[in-house]
Amino acid sequence: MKKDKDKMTYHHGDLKRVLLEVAIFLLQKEGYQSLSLRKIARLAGVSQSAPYRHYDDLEALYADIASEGFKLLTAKLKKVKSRYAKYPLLQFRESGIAYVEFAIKNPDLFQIMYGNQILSHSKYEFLIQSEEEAFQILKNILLECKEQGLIKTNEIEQASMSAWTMVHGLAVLLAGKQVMFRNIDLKNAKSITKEMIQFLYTGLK
Amino acid sequence: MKKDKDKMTYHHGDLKRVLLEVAIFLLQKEGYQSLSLRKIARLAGVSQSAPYRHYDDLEALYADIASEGFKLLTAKLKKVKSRYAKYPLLQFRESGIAYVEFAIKNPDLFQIMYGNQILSHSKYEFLIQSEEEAFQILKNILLECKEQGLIKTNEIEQASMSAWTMVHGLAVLLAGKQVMFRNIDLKNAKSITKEMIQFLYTGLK
DNA sequence: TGTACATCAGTGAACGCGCGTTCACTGATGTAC
DNA sequence: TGTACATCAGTGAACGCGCGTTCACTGATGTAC
Repeated sequence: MKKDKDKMTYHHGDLKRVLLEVAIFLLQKEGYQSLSLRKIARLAGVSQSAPYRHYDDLEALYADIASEGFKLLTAKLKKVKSRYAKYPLLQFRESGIAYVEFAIKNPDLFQIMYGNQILSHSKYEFLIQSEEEAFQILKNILLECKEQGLIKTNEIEQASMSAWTMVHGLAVLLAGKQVMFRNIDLKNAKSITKEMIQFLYTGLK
Repeated sequence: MKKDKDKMTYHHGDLKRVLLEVAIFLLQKEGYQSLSLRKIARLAGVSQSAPYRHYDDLEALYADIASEGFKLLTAKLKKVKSRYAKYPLLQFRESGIAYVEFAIKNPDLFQIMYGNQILSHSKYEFLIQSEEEAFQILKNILLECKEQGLIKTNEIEQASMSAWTMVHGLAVLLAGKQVMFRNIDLKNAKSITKEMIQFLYTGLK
């Protein structure tokens, strides 16, 4: 049973992990437009063909990067949820803010997660799972709100879709730094998010 | 004063116009990822260097494509507005639907309009103007709603931002064909949009 | 414990490709007289 | 109306570049006896 663990410290170590981390670093530093397999390999300190031991092709690497992005997002949302463990309404508002914050801090990773870089999304089961795990947290928050009688909507599924959609729109527009929300800093972004969620909440009540 | 008109039928005719149309066609057909200056020139039937008579570089061409996208969107929104001339609330709902429809029908053009292809957005005054013209229509619709006492929000600016943000989130997610809204056709998209706008409206009232 | 072999992660040269951009040019159109 | 010249849109060869991917290989680690 130690086979897997040994694999981690095989030749290079855990190249797969390193590739992911380097990729995310490069996204921050140079943007998603100029990300390439060769660049990632170079910065990871291996030859350009080394990644092919771990991924069939570029798209498979991208899918893994996207999945990693959703995992990071999920972790962030979970942290918020447990911080306001007894106040689901605060969870609701703060998770929206956290989502927007994530997009602003990682705009290019966000682009990989939601852009059309990965043409055959459905091919990567692990990616879909990471996506759904993030969505599930939102659903749970709304479920708790409902249990405490804070919102009256019966269709939780639809309410959480509305919530995510709105917050996502905000995240995309803010992360894009274009159109409508020019020159808005993180602090401003947070207060706009709060206000918008307030609007939405009034609708759900 | 006919100088400008003559320019239109100079050598090739109106190459600038043709380049734009070919670009939009190629976006539909092959996606934004594989769009290139050479491809556009090829399909337009001119040499690869011809576009440089009209644009400084690739980014300038992209900016023009994006601007054209916003103009098409504006035209669509205007049509909706005048169709429901006396019913601002219907204008509100239907313009949201039109926006989503536009994104679904032109996902890759949408990506050029909102993605980060154009790094220095602010360099292109005409682009910013086209964007604001589209936004202005939404604002006008909400203003009419307010005048007729249909909504009570005092901050029209903020209300229209909320509206656009939500509808934009929906558009992005639907156009992406990924995450949350897999396998949703145009008809479903429309009814989801209606429901969401209903939520929002309740918040504005 | 030691040796022979199998496995497999990583190498580095090579492939063909399409890209953005430049530059000296060509040739059609417009203008002045 | 006709000719000489200027203007300018479009040409096509050339540049250097970085890309994804393949392939025969090397060399370190793991396994069987």
